[in-house]
Amino acid sequence: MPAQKTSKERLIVQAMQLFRRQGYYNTSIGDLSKACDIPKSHFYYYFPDGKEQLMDEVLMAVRDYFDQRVFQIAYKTEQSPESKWQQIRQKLERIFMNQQGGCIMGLTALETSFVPQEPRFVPAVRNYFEEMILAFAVLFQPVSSPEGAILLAQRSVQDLQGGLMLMQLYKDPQYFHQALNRIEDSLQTPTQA
Amino acid sequence: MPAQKTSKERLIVQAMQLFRRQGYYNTSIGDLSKACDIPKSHFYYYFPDGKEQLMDEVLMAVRDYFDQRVFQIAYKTEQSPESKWQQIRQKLERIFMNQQGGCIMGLTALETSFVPQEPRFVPAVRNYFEEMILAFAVLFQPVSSPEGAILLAQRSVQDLQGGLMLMQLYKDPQYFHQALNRIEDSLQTPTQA
DNA sequence: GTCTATACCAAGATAGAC
DNA sequence: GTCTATCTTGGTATAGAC
Repeated sequence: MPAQKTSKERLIVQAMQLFRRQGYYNTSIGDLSKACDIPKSHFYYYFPDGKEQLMDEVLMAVRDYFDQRVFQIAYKTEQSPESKWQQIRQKLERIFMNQQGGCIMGLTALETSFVPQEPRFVPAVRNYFEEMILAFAVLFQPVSSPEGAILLAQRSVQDLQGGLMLMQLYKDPQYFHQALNRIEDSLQTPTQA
Repeated sequence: MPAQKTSKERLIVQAMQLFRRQGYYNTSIGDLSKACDIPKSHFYYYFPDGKEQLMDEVLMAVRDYFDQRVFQIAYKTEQSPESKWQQIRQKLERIFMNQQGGCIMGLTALETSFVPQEPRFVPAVRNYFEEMILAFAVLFQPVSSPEGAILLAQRSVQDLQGGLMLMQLYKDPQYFHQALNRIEDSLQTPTQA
């Protein structure tokens, strides 16, 4: 294994943590290279196109992780919706409780989706939320109409994202857990609409 | 009226818009002074303590506005909960639909609540969300127990904040409006818990 | 191919002019 | 009291050393 691969990986992992805690604009290449103990000029060896390329790769990595390790669970046809939800719930709890900061996708959405010059990161972030909504909608299929399932999924994602925001602000996981509990309740409640 | 008062006011209003669209860290004093057509060094005449003082005053202004013009409505004892909700709903729609960007409090929560050095802005942002939750809880009193009302209010705020996030990301107000609709529904549905 | 000294620029802030 | 020329720092990025 060449040294490059591992070091670039390390930069991406560290950058992910920094961006999640401090945001994209408030994290400098200096912060990152300090965290990785390399001179900051060396950063451009791995990322010739600079900070934006780094963020691209970070967002791709996060999106791919969630797609493959979390959202994919919703599509396992041989399992019951309840079991699939429990697995997804556990994944979400492990991810968001065992880390510092909040949701990098939520923060990036707010930080960058309205910058005049170039909303370069918007597609990856949109994709993340679309996949999350679709995965939740699959779980809601048994208790709702197809359109109702989408609405329930959207509500779930909004509740969850708001919960992550308040969890971070108050350093109190109750908001996040309550959102998870409410989603679990909705999964067991047939909808009229 | 001295020139100072009006110009400082103008700086705060402009800064509020810039922070809401681009975030705190991605908005420079240069951006602001360009928007206000003053040399950036003159900014420090109005705000000797720099950008942080500016943000302090922006957040205070936003919080005070919401307290006095929006949340206060919930405490007008002579009016019905339905009428109070309709007034609050209209206010929220006017505020968040007639502006560019999302919710400055939500963005500031995510951007700054985890910075290592100094979470200076956290108290004002927490205060904003506390007042919002309390105001909503008052509206839920008639259909729920006191503790249930708080939970419903927290859920409403989370749904709303998530909706504002997705509205900004997808440039589509449906997420925001659906959250408002769901809150309206909950206000008319007695709770068991 | 791997790494770093250095350049350049933009940001925040000050000292001091009017 | 009002305003601006200027300094300093720290950020991104490159040219070029090993």
